[in-house]
Amino acid sequence: MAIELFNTLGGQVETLVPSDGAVLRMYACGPTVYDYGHIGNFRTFIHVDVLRRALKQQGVAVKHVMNVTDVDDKIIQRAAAAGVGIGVFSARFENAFFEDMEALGVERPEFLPRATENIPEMVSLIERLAARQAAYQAEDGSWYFRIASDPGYGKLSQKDFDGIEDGARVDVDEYEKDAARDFALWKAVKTGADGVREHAWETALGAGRPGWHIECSAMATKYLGDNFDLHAGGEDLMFPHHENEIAQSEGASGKPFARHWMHVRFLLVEGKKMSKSEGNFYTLRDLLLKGHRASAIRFLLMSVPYRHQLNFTFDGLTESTNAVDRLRTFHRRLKEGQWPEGLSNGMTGSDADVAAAIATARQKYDAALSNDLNTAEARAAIFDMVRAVNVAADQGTLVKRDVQAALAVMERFDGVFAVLVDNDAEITRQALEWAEREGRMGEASPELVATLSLTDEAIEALIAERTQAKKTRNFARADAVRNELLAKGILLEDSKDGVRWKRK
RNA sequence: GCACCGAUGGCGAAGUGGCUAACGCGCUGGUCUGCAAAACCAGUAUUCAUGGGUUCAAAUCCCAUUCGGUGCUCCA
Repeated sequence: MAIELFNTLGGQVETLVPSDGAVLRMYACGPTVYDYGHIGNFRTFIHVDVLRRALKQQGVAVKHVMNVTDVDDKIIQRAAAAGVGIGVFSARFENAFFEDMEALGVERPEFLPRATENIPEMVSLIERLAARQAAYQAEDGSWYFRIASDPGYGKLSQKDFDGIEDGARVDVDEYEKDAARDFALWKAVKTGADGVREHAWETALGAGRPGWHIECSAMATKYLGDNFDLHAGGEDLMFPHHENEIAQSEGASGKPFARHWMHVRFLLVEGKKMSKSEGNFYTLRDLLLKGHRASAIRFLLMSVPYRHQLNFTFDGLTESTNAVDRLRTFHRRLKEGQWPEGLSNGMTGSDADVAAAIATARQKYDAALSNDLNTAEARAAIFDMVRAVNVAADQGTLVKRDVQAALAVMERFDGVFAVLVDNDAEITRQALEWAEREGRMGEASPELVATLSLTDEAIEALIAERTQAKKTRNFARADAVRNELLAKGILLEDSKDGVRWKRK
């Protein structure tokens, strides 16, 4: 089953298949590493991850490139303010970014080129544009793309540029551009107000640094060729960033750039646009310090399909925590339980309803993801199966063959959702260590600190004490221990195989 | 201001012309348990922002209004 994906270019749902019949070549706009990533950033990266995992699961090999923008205005400014070079400054946030991505279970793309390591490729691209009269140098030495050279300009964002007044919002008097909408390919070096010369590269184009869009064109083409399968990013990048990438890439190569464009919608936080001024702006680390689990954050961010607006709320985070717990509990129940080969009541086969429910779940799960990555329907299919199999298990009609089938569906589900393996405590512990180093422990929730201060051994010692108390029917003491643990965020579960515990 | 997208139960959310409007969480009652937890069962929207229209049939199509979001400017 192939994946049907909405293509911004053309506005239609199309089958996404490798054009070379072998490997799907995709490029996703990556982070500009000037600060810690926020949940909006990660929603986009997680949905691109859903796509790549779903493709691989359906047998499509993937070559995925994601850039790291390690030079731009903000980086230059903030590095200067911090009194360090841009390399030192950006490396710090690049490392943090990849730690966060790993915490959220996002797979690493095959290639992660940095902008600053691909300057010659960008220069050569601009030179090719200049040779075709699609780029020109202005008086101050900066290079611009000539939009008039591209009759197809605007095809991605479907903009009617006749209706937009030049100068209404566009900075017309920025140097000597031929036309207001022409955008910078190469920015000539400037000297700041403090008299210090900004970071610059000496190149055939003159001393300067790359414009915003050129790096993506240069790196996408370098790794994937002039024409490739898919280009993805947040919805805000559609214009002008992606439009300009198309213009400059196609202007240089004379060939179509990416065939398929995927744009992930912005999220809302507590019903409003996320912004620092609204006080609803959260980085992943903010949430981890508040005691939210990485798995719940991933699950919430991916539960709403990428083309729909997600309302990220703290209630939603609780919901996701509980939902992930339910899936993990179910998964463990299947793996650890003892299941009969067949039914004892004369039937040798499995319970037909359960087997059918499992098969249906698998089929619906695949169909949902194939249908423009409908993660909401995919998870619904899994929960339907969870209920059906739990009922059978409770009724004693669940046999080994069905357990194995159900486990296979869970593994398939987790191949994309990636929430069943519990690394949450470890991730949170790392976040706390980071907060300690950064002097931000004040932001950590007290319950979280209490929970993680208890070692597994200490917890198990208390549980042993409770078990002993229960044996002597000293329930008051047993409950006291349980409540003490609960106060520190440890939940106990008695079962016939002993006591299980987990961190809340 | 112009353009585009959206509004579904207490919350999140799927469904885009025709079965009783998925699924998750929450809540209420029950089973189980020393009590819990986990799991299961039952209940929880006669109705899909509001008003009009098209149709045998609308949450789904059309128009208007209200509210939210995005782009036009750095932004995932």
